[in-house]
Amino acid sequence: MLDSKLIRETPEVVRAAIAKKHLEIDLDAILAIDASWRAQLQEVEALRSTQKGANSAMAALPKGSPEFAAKVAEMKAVSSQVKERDARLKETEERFRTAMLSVPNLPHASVPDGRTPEDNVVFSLHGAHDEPRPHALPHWEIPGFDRLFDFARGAKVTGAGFPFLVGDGARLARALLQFFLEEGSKAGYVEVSPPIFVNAASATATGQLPDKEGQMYETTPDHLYAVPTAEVPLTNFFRDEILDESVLPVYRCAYTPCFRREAGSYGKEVRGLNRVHQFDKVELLKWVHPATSYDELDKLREDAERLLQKLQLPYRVLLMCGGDLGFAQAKKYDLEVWAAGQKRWLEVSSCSNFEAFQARRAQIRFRSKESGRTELVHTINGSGLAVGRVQAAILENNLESDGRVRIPEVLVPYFGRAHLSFQ
RNA sequence: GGAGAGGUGGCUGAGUGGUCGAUAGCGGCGCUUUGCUAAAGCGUUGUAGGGGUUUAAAUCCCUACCGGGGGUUCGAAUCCCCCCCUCUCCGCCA
Repeated sequence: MLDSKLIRETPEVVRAAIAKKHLEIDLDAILAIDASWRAQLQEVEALRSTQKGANSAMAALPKGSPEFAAKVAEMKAVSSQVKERDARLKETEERFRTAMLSVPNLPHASVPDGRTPEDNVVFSLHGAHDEPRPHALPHWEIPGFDRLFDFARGAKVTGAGFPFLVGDGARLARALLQFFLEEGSKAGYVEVSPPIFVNAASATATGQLPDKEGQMYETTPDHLYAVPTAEVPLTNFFRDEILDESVLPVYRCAYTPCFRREAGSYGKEVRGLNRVHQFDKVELLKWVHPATSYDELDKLREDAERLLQKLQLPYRVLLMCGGDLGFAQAKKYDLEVWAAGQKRWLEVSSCSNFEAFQARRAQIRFRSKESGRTELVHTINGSGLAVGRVQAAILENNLESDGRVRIPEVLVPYFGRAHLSFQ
């Protein structure tokens, strides 16, 4: 959510920023609702003030007196007016809130112009992704893959896109998680194990609701949502709190399984581990002082990149253009790992600065030492990393002539062996 | 799941229909006293929205907020209803 003052006072700035995201928002309609809200608010507040004044006067009067009775009669009219206008005011307020929730975050000045994924800028390129790998296969075609990643039985037990990980498949996932969390701790992120169901208020604060409702699994009868990413419970940790400035920046990391309905996905995009309904991920998250948020975003991106470097996987960093930025992001980098068998890039991390967009919805503030006032923090997050697709990349890039997969050196202590076997 | 007790400001804790945004204590901040520390005394102390003034801020005015939502009433922290959460006992259980 944006600051309503920003829209009120500099609508042209907001208009230009929204255009950069290639979205259509009727700002004039929002401004009109805002104007009528303020007019209604002043009316109601004036009536309330009258009520309060009368109340003080009545407190001093004897209860049975004619003056008292007269006041009661007089105030009855005011009371019914307040009720009626307050109801209208609340209605307007709700309309305004709904309209404001439809306004996207503004892209940062450093975000490149562009409309589609093709317009994203390749920010950096690492490793030799174009080096020939004669044994490479799409991971789902590797002999024995189905034994370690059992999609058929997962489909029987739950549904499509819920694979069982068996034997070395499960072992590789666990090794990666352990590695990611250890590296996160070393980089200063305090490990958190959050709830994996959240309520509607939390999902709204991080922006999943209302616009991405169909992407989450919802439970009955309690109406809790299975988290699509640890970002949701983690960001909400400090919801409705005022932090001491001295605790900033706060670094946290968390592993959770992530649940995504992925309605509408199809084809090659979703083969094998490319896109599943449940996958493991470690999320990195920061709450920072607004003045430092872009430096902190770069540092977080580097923390995520380091994981791919240590795993010795070829990858690239994309700087997302305005049109491919998410609704809530002010700036976003995607980390994409090279999958040598499929000969394509797979997104394994998305590192974003939300500025105050999430913090305003979630009311996460700090008390500024300088001004003594409360200010919204900036939130930054990114995967560090998504396990399923990193697994896919390891299987495809490290497949050897004997049909085994070489485990990256840094992972050997966690995995326990130097090779993964499909037997 | 059953029964009971609760939820008030940063914390503890008063307040059962009317000048209550709310007694008091602690903590925080400021000042005074003091060689320093400690202690004492005095003062101060939340959040949000709107308006006015201003280059802006501060100040000023108004309104809301006593877990959340609704109701009763001229008037609700206080009475009624629903929901959430915490604690105690019982039941169940990894």
